[in-house]
Order: sequence, then C-alpha cells, then structure tokens
Amino acid sequence: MPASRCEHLVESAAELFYRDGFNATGIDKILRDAGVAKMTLYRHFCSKDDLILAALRRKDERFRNWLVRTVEGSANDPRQRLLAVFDALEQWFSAPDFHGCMFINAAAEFGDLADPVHAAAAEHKRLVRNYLETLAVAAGAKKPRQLAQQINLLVDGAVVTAHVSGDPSVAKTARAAAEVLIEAALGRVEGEAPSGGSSLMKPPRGSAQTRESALRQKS
Amino acid sequence: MPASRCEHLVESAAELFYRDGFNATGIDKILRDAGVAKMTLYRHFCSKDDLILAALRRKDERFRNWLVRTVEGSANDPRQRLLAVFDALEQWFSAPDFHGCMFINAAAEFGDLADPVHAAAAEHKRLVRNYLETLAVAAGAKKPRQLAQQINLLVDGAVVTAHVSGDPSVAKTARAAAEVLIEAALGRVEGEAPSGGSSLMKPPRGSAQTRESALRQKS
DNA sequence: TTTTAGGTAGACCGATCGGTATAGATAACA
DNA sequence: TGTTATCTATACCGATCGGTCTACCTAAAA
Repeated sequence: MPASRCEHLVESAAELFYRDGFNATGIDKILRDAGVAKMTLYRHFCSKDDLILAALRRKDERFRNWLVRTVEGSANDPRQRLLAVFDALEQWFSAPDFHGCMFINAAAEFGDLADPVHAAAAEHKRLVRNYLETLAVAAGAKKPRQLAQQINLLVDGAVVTAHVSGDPSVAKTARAAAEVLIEAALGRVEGEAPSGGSSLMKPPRGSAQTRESALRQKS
Repeated sequence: MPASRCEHLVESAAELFYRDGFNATGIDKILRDAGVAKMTLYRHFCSKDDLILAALRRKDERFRNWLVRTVEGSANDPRQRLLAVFDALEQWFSAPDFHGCMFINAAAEFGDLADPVHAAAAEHKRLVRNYLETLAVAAGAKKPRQLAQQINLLVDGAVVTAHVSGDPSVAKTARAAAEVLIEAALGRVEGEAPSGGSSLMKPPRGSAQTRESALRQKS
C-alpha cells in the first residue's frame, strides 16, 4: 500500500509538472489529483523540490527506456539506429500530450547551475548523449563523441522547435541533417549508397517511407 | 517622464523574468527593482502577462539587432556569416548573465500553444529563422529554407545545451556541424577546402547522389 | 490483544500572489 | 491661478503558496 500510494503520487506530480510547469503547479493540485493526503507527501519527501526531483528521476528513466527500446526495435544497423532516433522523436512530437522536454523545461525554471533540479536536467542530457555515443561508436564514426554531440544538438533543437512551433515535422528536417553529419563522420563519399545491397538490416521505419518523403517539410 | 519610467519598468521586468523565470518573479519584486509604484504598472499594462509580453518584445528586438550587427560585423561572405552566427553564440554563452534563450524559457513555462506568451516565443523563433534564411539565400544554397531550418536546429540545440550544461564551448561543436551542412547544401564535397584542387572524391555532377537528393525539397 | 507504523482529513500558519482602491504629491499647460 | 494628467505611497482584497500540526483510522506484527 505505501509503495503504491507513493508511486501514484510521483506519477501525478510528474504529469502535472510536465504539463503545467513546476512553479505553476501547486502541491495541493498534485495531492488532489493523486488522491493523497498532504502529510503522506511530507512523510516521503522533505519538500516540493524533493518531489520534483523524484518526478524527474522517473521521467528520465521512462524516457530513456522508451528511446532505447524504440530505436532498437526499429533497426539493427547502428547507422540506421542513429537515424531511427529521429523517427522516434517525430512519434513523440506527434503525441497529444507532448509539451517539450521536461528537463529543458526544468532548466528553464531553475536556471541556477547549482540548483539540484538543474543538475538533474544536466545529468539526463548527459545520459542521452552517452547513448548516442554508443550508437556512434557502433556505427564506426571516426570521432564518435563529436558525432554524438552534433546529433544531440539536432535532437535538442528539434525538441525545442517542435514544442515552440507545434510542428512535429521538424523531426524530418533534423533527420535529414543528421544523415549528412553521419555520412561525413563516417568518411563516406557523397555519391555512395549508405550501405549497399545488404539485406541484413531492416529499414528504419515503414519501407514505404522513402528518403524523399521523409525529408519533406512544411513551409 | 512617463516614457522613461515605463521604459525602466520594462527593463527591470525583462531582466528579472530572464534571470529568475516568469512565474517565479512576482510583480512586487519588479516594482521594487524598478523603483516604480504599482499603480503606474497597471496604468500602462493591464496585467502581469501584458508586462511579460512587453518584456519579450524588447528582448526580441534587442537580441535580433545584436545578432545581425555582430554577424555582419564579423564577415562579408554570406557563407562565413552563417558560421559567424556560432561565433556570436559562443560570445553570448560566455557572458556571465547568460541564462539560456528567454523565449525557449517562456515556452517552457507557458506550454499552451494558444497562450499569447507562447505565441510570442514562436514568433521570435520564426524571425530568427527568417534571418538565417536570408543568409542561406545569399550564400547560394540550393534549398535555403531547408538549410536555414537545419542551421536553426543547431542554434537552438546549442543554446539549450550551453544553458543546461553550462559549457559555452558547445558553440564550436555546432559550428563544425553547420560547416558540414553548409558545404552539403552548397553542393561541395564535405571536409574539403572551397578552392581545393583535388577532384578525386568528387563524383561527376548530376549523377545520382544520395545526399544531394536528400536535401532537395520543393520550394 | 496490544503495539506500532503509516495512512487519513482538515484546520492552521505566515508569506506571497496578482490586482484594486484611496488619497496626496508633482508638474505642465491654459 | 486653476485644471488636468501622471506619478507616488500605502492599505487592502481574496486566493493561493509551501509547509506544519492535531487527531483519528486501519492493518499487520508482537
């Protein structure tokens, strides 16, 4: 029972913080939403900030699990997996409850670098970038860390742009840019096919989705 | 001197909103900082949100003026100007009062697309991207809009990363990535000097080129 | 059965929130 | 000089903020 109640509380907190922001979400609203008494909250967390950290920890875990699972279910080839990241992003951007990246939002509200909430956001970003780096290493990039960092810039840029503009299709633009950066980082020549006729790998997304359609963007 | 008082008020508001966030900054703190009476505020603005919009308008104007001035003072060649954007960014990131992009922060706190504050953030982003597009056009990019959008993703990604991680040097990474994207969009061979004599890696123009076609878009 | 731990509801705290009302000071202009 | 408009200071409003306290309930372990 206690575990379940606490879980539910963190769940409600994570959702409301994500949807409405941290400062704009009062603990009373969270308690009402979770159906939990106030004293129960303060028995498990010593402050609102502590609850925020718990919500971020949960979101971080969920997001990275989802990302890895989605990417690795989409392709086997490391290069294709790097691109599949952007297909996953578009899927995320298109969800009705998309409100940007919770950690970017957190850093926006807790601007002080020394703030634990800001630090949690930085840590999340570091972990995501680490994952991209493992993909870059597997893909055989000459400078995997640099490629991962570059891809990561496109990812964060796409998340922000999708959130601000409300247009999920920016993921396609980011994907096209990533393709160029990956080709360059792999030292390929521009006319060369990505990886020839090998049928071992499966296409990242629906096979009907050609490069052309994937790159189309609204004007 | 009503104009001066009002100016000073918006100035304080912009600075505090940027530094501490919108919801976290109370009206009283702004009034104290600006040395202005409360009724003076509500004579000029009908609500706090109205003041927020005024602060954003000022920040937008200042930022874009600074960006254009800095970029155009750094280089004459359009291609170099696109890259100079990232030099300007690094300068910005290194400033002691850097707290990310105020408009990204605004969108984080006002997540609703229909919110006027969010709309102001979207408009700012649109204007910056438009400027990048004029540079891309001047540089002779085949698909200037797409190049501008891609560069813009790197810009926003760099801003967010610099803010979250506190490391200004990410601007250099973004610049390197932009260089690759620009070369590709201009039809050059990646990593090669613009006036390079080596044509070994350069396939005949007009042959089927994956990356070329990937970047083509209807305009 | 009694103890004990963790849950509940809700009153309560001081502080602050965005916003309003009132009354007086200042200064330009007719 | 009197009018008008704008600023000032301050008290005030109801609501909400994060957080504490009391008192009661429930269920498993001793």
